[in-house]
Amino acid sequence: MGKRKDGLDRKAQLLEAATKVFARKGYDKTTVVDICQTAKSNTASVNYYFGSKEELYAEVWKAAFQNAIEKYPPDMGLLPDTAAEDRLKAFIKSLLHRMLDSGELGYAGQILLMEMANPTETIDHIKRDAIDPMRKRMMSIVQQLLGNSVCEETLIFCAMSVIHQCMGFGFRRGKLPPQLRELEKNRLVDMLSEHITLFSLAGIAAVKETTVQTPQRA
Amino acid sequence: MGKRKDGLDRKAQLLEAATKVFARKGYDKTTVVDICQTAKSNTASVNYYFGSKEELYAEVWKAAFQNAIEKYPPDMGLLPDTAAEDRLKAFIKSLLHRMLDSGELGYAGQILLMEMANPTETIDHIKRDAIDPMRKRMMSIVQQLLGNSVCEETLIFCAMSVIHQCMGFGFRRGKLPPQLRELEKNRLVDMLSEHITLFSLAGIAAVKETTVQTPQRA
DNA sequence: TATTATTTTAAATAAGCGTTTAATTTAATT
DNA sequence: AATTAAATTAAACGCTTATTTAAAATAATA
Repeated sequence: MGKRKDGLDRKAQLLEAATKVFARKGYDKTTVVDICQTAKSNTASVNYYFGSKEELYAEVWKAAFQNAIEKYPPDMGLLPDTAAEDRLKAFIKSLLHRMLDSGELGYAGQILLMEMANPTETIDHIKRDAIDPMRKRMMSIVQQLLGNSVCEETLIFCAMSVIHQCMGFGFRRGKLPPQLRELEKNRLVDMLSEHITLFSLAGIAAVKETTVQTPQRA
Repeated sequence: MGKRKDGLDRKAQLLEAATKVFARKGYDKTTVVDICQTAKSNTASVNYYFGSKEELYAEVWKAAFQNAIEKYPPDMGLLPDTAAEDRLKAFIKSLLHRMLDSGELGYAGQILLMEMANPTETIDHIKRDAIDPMRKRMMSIVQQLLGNSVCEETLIFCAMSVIHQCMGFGFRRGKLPPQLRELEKNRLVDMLSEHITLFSLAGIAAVKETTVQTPQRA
């Protein structure tokens, strides 16, 4: 069984290169030649190690997301009995971190955005598995803030208002005005999460006051 | 000079077909074959009438946006001295209309979203011309709500919070839960604009109260 | 060292794409 | 009706892709 003379693992090399390129260009616009050049390997290596461009993409997605969630868990290490307000802030902050992180292993946010923009049907279930828990967590936080006598639609609307604010800044990163674009990432995440949390808590409170209370069963 | 025997204008046919296909698939994924088949014309017709796929796209973009703005003007016919709260609501409602309209001439929203996702550099200035006035309008509304002693970043953050909420629903249209997906479009727009306006006005008010007031010159 | 399994390579393959071409058809003009 | 200009067509071109192939190189095993 032939191993490389240098210590490098070609498969890992390819995965890393592919992550970088997919995050920057999205699935359609990246070519396997591009990936292989970045990985300094032959054009055939993608198919040799991963079977196809598509399967490589699936692995990139899984790995990137696992890394991002490990690095910035949605609860940010908070105890489950923490006040909903704080859990909301932690959720927002971790999502922003994942969105704006473009470091070694932090391409997940950009890949997610690329996926939202150009859905790749093949990894539908993979996406679902990764995103569903997050959506449920968000819903439960909002539920707690709104009280449990509020209708389903209101719940969804508020959850989406929060998430869309975070996602939006992911999309517009790089198109921000200079004074914000040049900020250090952690500083930017702090400012944004402060703003979005403040904005959203007030929004949710207003919705709670205004909504016609449609009691749910049990 | 040969004109068609039937009353149809091939160029208009192509423009319409292209609008439909571009809106559904985005620039990269639509093929000229696809467009020509939809328009029931020959593959060469795109280049004959428009020079290239790219020039056709530019025309599609301009026409779609012009139509959308005419149909749903950002001020919704409001007088300029209307209260900022009402102007905000009108802005939100018109943006949502443009986003969610998928009728004959209402593909602008989808094309805009596709553009945000996969920017086509060639039409950068066209986009700027179409979008800049809207952004300025949004900023001035938020300015009015926050008072003019608030710093630039706060202004931008609030404006983005509003716009991203609207855009988000554009992206997720079709992925909404059944009870919302099946709603008539006007009804959905009404519900969403009610929610986003309520949510955002409260958010902005909270930001206004909290922000350290950084006075601007003059 | 000889053999075997694995990895790497350059080149070929085949399909999809936007665009061009050159011939044909259609309509307007004289 | 004859001539000319415009529109339409089928086919081909040239380029970029992902993938395959088959040979060469490399490492492991006996």
